[in-house]
Amino acid sequence: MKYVDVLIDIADSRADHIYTYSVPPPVPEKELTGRRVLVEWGKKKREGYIIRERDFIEQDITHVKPVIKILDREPVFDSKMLELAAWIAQTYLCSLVQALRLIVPRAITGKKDKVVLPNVKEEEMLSSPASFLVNKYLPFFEELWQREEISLKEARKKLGKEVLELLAREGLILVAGVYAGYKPLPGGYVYRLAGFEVKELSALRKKAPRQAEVLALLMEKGEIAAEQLEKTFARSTIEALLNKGYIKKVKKDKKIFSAPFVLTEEQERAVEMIVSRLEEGYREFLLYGVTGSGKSEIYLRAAQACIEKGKKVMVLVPEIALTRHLVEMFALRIPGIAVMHSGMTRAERYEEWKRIKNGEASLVLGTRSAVFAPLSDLGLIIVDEEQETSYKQEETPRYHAVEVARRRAQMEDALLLLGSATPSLETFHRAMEGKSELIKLSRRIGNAVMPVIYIEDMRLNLKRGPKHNLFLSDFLYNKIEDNLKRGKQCILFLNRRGYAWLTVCTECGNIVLCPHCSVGMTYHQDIKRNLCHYCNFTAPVPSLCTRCGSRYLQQIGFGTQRLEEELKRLFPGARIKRLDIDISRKREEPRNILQAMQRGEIDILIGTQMIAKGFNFPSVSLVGIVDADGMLNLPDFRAGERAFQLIVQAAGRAGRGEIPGEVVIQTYQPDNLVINLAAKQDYMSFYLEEIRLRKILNYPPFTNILRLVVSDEEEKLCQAVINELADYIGEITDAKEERIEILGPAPCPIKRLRDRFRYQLMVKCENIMLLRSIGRFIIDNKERFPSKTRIEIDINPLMTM
DNA sequence: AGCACGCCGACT
DNA sequence: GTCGGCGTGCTC
Ligand SMILES: [Zn+2]
Ligand SMILES: [Zn+2]
Repeated sequence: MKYVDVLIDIADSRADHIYTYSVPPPVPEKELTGRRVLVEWGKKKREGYIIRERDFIEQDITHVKPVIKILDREPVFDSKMLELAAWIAQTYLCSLVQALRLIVPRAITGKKDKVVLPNVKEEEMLSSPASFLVNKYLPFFEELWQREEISLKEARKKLGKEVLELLAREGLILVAGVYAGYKPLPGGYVYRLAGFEVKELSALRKKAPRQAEVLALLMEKGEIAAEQLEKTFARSTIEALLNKGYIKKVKKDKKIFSAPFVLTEEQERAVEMIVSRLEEGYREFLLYGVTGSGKSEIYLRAAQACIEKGKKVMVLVPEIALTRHLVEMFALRIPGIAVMHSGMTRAERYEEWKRIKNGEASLVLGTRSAVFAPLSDLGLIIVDEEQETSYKQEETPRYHAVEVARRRAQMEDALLLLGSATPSLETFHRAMEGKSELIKLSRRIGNAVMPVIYIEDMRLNLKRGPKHNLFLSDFLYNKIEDNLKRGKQCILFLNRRGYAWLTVCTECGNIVLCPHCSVGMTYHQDIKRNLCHYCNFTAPVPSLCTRCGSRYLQQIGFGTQRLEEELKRLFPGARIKRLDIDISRKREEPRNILQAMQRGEIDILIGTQMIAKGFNFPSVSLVGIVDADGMLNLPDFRAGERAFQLIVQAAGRAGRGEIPGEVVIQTYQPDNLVINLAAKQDYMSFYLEEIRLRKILNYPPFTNILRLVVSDEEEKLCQAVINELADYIGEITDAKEERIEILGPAPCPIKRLRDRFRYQLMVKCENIMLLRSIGRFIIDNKERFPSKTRIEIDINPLMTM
């Protein structure tokens, strides 16, 4: 008898459930491990993952149930990916199921050969809460119990779609099917354009529209798999084109188009350093290069070299908006790239996943979750803008894609290439310690030169009495005016969306708060309402103060909307546009704005940090950072690092083309070290200063942090639970020799969020294993606390609001 | 995570 | 004497 260990697919954060089932004959010949199955678990039928095959069962097992149905024709994960899942579960304190769900796409659709199974036993039908339904359709159920399964088609004929859906919803029946597989394209032949002139196309459109269609398609895609083309077009159409010599059928070759760009000496050296280490086992590189130094071209060359050696490449980017730029660049020179990001529909992701699994993609490009792409034979993993916080998932499993990428590279003997203009302290520290090789690009490519950067003391602006308004210094005003006169473009950054900052009563100082969160509400001009930036609750601006009844409420501070309004008043002739999250929610608008910007149809672009990243506007010659202080005053030990990165990134938007750039940083603390180092673009000094502080204050990378957040609608309950957790951890601290530091318990910086109070506890300890075991213990003992009280556990958190 | 079993209070 | 609260233990 054949047996399998099945991991039951239920989201139990406390523990995994693995049980042995028998595989009734006929046992499939191919591998079972990694396939999904349907099993009866307890009273219910559930899906599970086969994680082991065996020919015997442990002696203490009395009953073994059979596998009801094997749901996959081939495995959806291999032993390496299972190992990776186990590592995720252990490292980030989640269950194996939660980790596997990252790796195996949830394909609700795409099941074939669907059948209906009974999900209630005959002898139990009377005790079922919906037994009247069983009685109502008794003949159907009797047949179902007897035959065990009925094809969905037949069942639909008997009862109709609606009734079946009802029965399924009530848990009386189960619709199961085999996950649709993916047909590989055999032979590996493709069609390409041959001797064909574009000008012939219009003539052909009239005479032979189908042929023209094929040609247009080939012009767009470059090449099309033979199977696919032959399936969609008639044989005669294709043959006619072949006979005319317009197209050719060729074996899909691995030849890479030669790169048209000439590398600088620095780039050449960087590429050589990486490429020479391909196939030499795991190794990590940090490509540290200023904005505009041509990192993307190095990624591309390294990727090409890797693919030439027959290995696959993974490229991670921080956000969807940045995928487009790299996709365009890579797709031009590397055939068969796959794209995966969270903006795609589930079906699109699944299709792409199957292509990758099938070995049809030589390069996968995507955001955070693409780190789990089912690539085998990985030779190189590239992480662009490695310092970006979006690589960390802010819900369980709270993994960090850079760490996962490192782990995969180690498992696959591949190279890890991290790129950044402002590396995270952790990453740069690794390079300083010799854990990775530092590759430095210090010059911008082409004729672009580093911008000139000015720090403007806003205290003077305040003292003099602002000529224009509070948030625009004379200096920046004049620079903008000059810039407009010269017909150049300008970008203004303000990292605060909305119109103002807060609504305040001028008589008693009361601030209008969100009724669901402990944060002030922000007025938004477009909707003419106050908005909570944390829970998106909106409310009309109150006409009277809720505390003292005063009519004098004021909108204080300024956001991008107010900045836009004021600039339009100050520079009435200028073409001014704004781009922030609120704008980007409108469908076409962001793209239109970016394109208009590229074409020089916008004079002043106002935006939040989203325009600081990635976009390359060659004719921007002035960048204004309106409020550099706003970024510095966050309650997080990484605030300085974030501010430095953001200022440098923003400054990097200036002077990317031929035009030399200027940057104006407005601040009330012109002597602040972070601002001054950012102004000098002096990463090295910033690093040395910041790492010194981290060492003194005992923060990462010199220690690890376990963060516990307890949340509940009742504050008392929160406090009780967090105190109990603190007591428990205190006991461990006393018992251990190691240096363990406990910060808190204390309310989170945002004390209430979506009607839940939040309290946190930070445990600092160099020994990460100890932190994990503390976290694991808390998970194992969760039932000791009220179940409605949420306990979240994060190892090395990035956000601590 | 579900679900059944089982032991105590309140209510027909 | 019965209905129902949720603590405890089990799921191959
Ligand atoms: Zn008031
Ligand atoms: Zn809110």
